[in-house]
Amino acid sequence: MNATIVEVARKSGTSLSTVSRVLSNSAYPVNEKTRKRVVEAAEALGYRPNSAARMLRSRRSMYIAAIVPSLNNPFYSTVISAIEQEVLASGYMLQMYSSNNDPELESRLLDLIGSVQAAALLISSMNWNEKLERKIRDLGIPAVFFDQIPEGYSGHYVGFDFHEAGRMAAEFLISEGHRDIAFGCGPFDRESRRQYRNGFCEVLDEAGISSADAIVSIAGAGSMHEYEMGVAIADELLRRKGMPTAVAVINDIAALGVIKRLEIGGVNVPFDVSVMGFDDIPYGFMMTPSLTTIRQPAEETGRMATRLAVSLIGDPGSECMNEIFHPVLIRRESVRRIGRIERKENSYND
Amino acid sequence: MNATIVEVARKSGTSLSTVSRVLSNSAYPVNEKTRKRVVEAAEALGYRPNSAARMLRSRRSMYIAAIVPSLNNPFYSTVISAIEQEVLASGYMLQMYSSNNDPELESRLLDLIGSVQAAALLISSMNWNEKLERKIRDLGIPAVFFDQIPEGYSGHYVGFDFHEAGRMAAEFLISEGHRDIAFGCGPFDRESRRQYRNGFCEVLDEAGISSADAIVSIAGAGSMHEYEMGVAIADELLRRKGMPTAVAVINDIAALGVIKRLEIGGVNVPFDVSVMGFDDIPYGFMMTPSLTTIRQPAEETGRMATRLAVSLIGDPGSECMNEIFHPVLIRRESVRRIGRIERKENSYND
DNA sequence: CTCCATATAGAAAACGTTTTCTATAAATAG
DNA sequence: CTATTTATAGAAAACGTTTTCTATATGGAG
Repeated sequence: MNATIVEVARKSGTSLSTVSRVLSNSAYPVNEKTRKRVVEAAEALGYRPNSAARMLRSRRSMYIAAIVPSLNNPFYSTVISAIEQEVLASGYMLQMYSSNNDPELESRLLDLIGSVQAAALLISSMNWNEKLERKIRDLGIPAVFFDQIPEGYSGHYVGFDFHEAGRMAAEFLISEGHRDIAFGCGPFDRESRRQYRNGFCEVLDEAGISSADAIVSIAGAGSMHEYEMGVAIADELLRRKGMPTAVAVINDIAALGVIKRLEIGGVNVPFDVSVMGFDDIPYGFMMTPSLTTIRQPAEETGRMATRLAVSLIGDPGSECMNEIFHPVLIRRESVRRIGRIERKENSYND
Repeated sequence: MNATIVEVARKSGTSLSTVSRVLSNSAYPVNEKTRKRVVEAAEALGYRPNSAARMLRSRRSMYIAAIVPSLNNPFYSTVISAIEQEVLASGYMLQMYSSNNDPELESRLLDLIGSVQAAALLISSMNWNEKLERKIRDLGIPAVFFDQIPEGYSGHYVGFDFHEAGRMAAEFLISEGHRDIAFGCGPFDRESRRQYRNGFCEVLDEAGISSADAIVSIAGAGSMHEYEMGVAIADELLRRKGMPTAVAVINDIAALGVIKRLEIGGVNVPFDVSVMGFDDIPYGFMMTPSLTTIRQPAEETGRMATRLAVSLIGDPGSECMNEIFHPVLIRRESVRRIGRIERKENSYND
C-alpha cells in the first residue's frame, strides 16, 4: 500500500521522529544533510502523509466544511467556487454539502461534519432555531453564516443588504418613470425575502404609491420551481384588469418565467411592461430582452466568508464578526424608461 | 471538547471495547442491557465518533473524491448534485474539487486526494498522459472517469456517445429539410468534441453535403467564454456571402451567443436561420426562442459513476467496467422545418 | 579543562478508535 | 458431572502520525 513514515525512516537510515520533523517541516532543527536524505527517500517511495493519522495526533483539522442550499443555483455555485479557491489557498481542504434548505438534512449534515472534525463551518441556511443553534454550538468550531442571515441569528456572518436591494429596485423603477408597479414573489418564508419586500414597499409608500396592491404573492410557490412561479405571477397579472407598467420579480429565474408568459400573452417586454429581476444569474445578459437586475456579489461573499472563518480558527471566543455587502444595479434591456418610445439599441454583450 | 469513547465507557460503567462495539454496530454480540446503557451515555454526552481515528485504525476510508472541470457549468453542477446524493446514500462522504481543466491544478488535487485516503476517485478530465496515469495508479484506489473520456484512457468509465450526438444533430437538421448547414465550434482540443464533429460530418457527407465547408471553427476560442465564442461564430457567419439555413453549435451557451448576435444582425432565429444547441442547460427552455438541443443525461451519469466506483471499492483487480449513455433530442423552437412558414405555437413550458 | 548551552536525533508516548486476544460465566453436549 | 461450546466483556495492541522526553555530540564561556 502507501508508504509510511517508518519505511521512509528505514530507507533513509534515520529515525521516524526525524522523518516526521522533515516532512511536516516543523520548526525543530534538523541537519541539512539528513533532511536531504529523508526528502529523497520520501520522494523515491512516493510517500504521501496519512492525513487521518496526522489530524488525529496533531489535533488539528485540515477541513473546512460548507453547507449551501443548492449546487444547481448559479448564485451558490459561484459562491462555492470562490470558497473552494480560498479554502485551498489557506491550506485547508473543503467538504461541501447541499441541504436543499431541508432542516432534517441540514441536521444530518451537521452530525456528519461534527464527526469529521472540521476546523470551521460555512453555512447558508434560512432555518434558525434552538436545535440548529445547539447543534452548531456543540460542534465547538467557528461558524460563519453567509448570504441570507436567518432571523434571530447572532453570530459571525457575511451578509447582504436585501432591504437596500428592495429599495434599489423600487427606486430605479420609479426613477425610470414608473408609477404603476407590481412586485411578484412567492411566500415570504425567509428573512431575506421579507427584507427585500420591506425595502421595496417602503420606497413605494414614500412615493405615495400604495404598496399593498402591488404585491403579487403566489401562495403555493414553496414547492414550485422558480420559473413556474414566474409563470404564475404573469398569469395573475394577465388576469387583473389593469396591467402595471413595471413588475419587479423576486429572482431572475422567476423573471424569465414572467417574461415568457407575458410575451405569449401578447404583452411585450419591455415595451408594454418592464420586468426587473434579482440575483444577476450569468444568463441574464444572454436573453432577449436582456435582464435588468440587481446583483449580489457572489465571489466576494464566498471569499470573505472563508477568510473570516479561517481567521476565527483557533480563537473561538472572539466577539461577533460580520460584513455586509451591498447590491449593485445591473441596467439592461428588460426595463424601459416610461415616456421613451424609441427602441433601445440592442447589444449582444454586457 | 468533544466526548471520546473513553468518557462514554466511564459514564456507562463499561469498557471502551464494549462502547466501540455498540457505537460502531459491529457484528460482535453485546448484551441488550449493556447496549442500552452505552447508547444512553453516548447520547447524554453528545458523543460523535472521531472519523480520523476511525479511518486510521480501521484502514477504511469514508471519503469518495471527485474532480470536475468546473462547478459553474450547469451540466457539471447537475452531475455533482447526483454524485453527492449517491455518495451520501452509500454511506460515504464527498470531497469535491474543480480543476478548470488545468493539468497543473489537477495534479495538485490528486496529491491532496492521495493524502486524505479517499476510497475512490471520480474524475472528469480532458487530459490524459503518462504523468496523470501514474498519479492515478499510485493512488491505489479505483478511479472512474465520467462524461468525457480522454483519448487513450483505458479504465473504468461512465461515458457518453458524443459521436452519436453529432450524428443525431445532423440527422435532425436534415430531416427538418435543411441542406445548407453550418457547424459552429471552437478548437477540437478534446476527444469529446472531435467525436461530436466526426459524427456530425459523417452524416453530412452521407447526405452528399460537403462537411468541409460546414465547419466554422473559432481558432482562439480556447480562452474565450463560450458565449463570446458563439458571438464570434455568428460574426463569421454574417461575414460570409451565403447564410446557411441552419447552424449546429457545440454547446448551448455558445448557441445563445449565436442567436443574440444573429438577431442583432437582423437575422431572425428560427425563421431565417435555425440554431441547434448541445448540452440542454436548464435555461434553454426559458429563452425566446427556446433552444432545440441535445441532452446528455447528467444525473444518470453522476449516479452511475458513483455506483460503479462504490462497487469497485475493495475489489481493485476487476477488469475495466464501463457504461455509455446516449443522447436525447430536445425539440423546441430554435430549429424550424424548412418549407413551413407559419409561426410555431409558442409555449412557455417544456 | 570544566560546565553549560546548543544542535541534532533517536525512543517513547500519545491521539481516539477498531480489532485481536484473553477471561469469565452460563449453557449445552456427552 | 465433566468437557466443551457460547455469550459476553475487559485488556491490550495496533493504525501512522506528532510531540515530548531523553541522549549524545559539539562548541563556547569561564
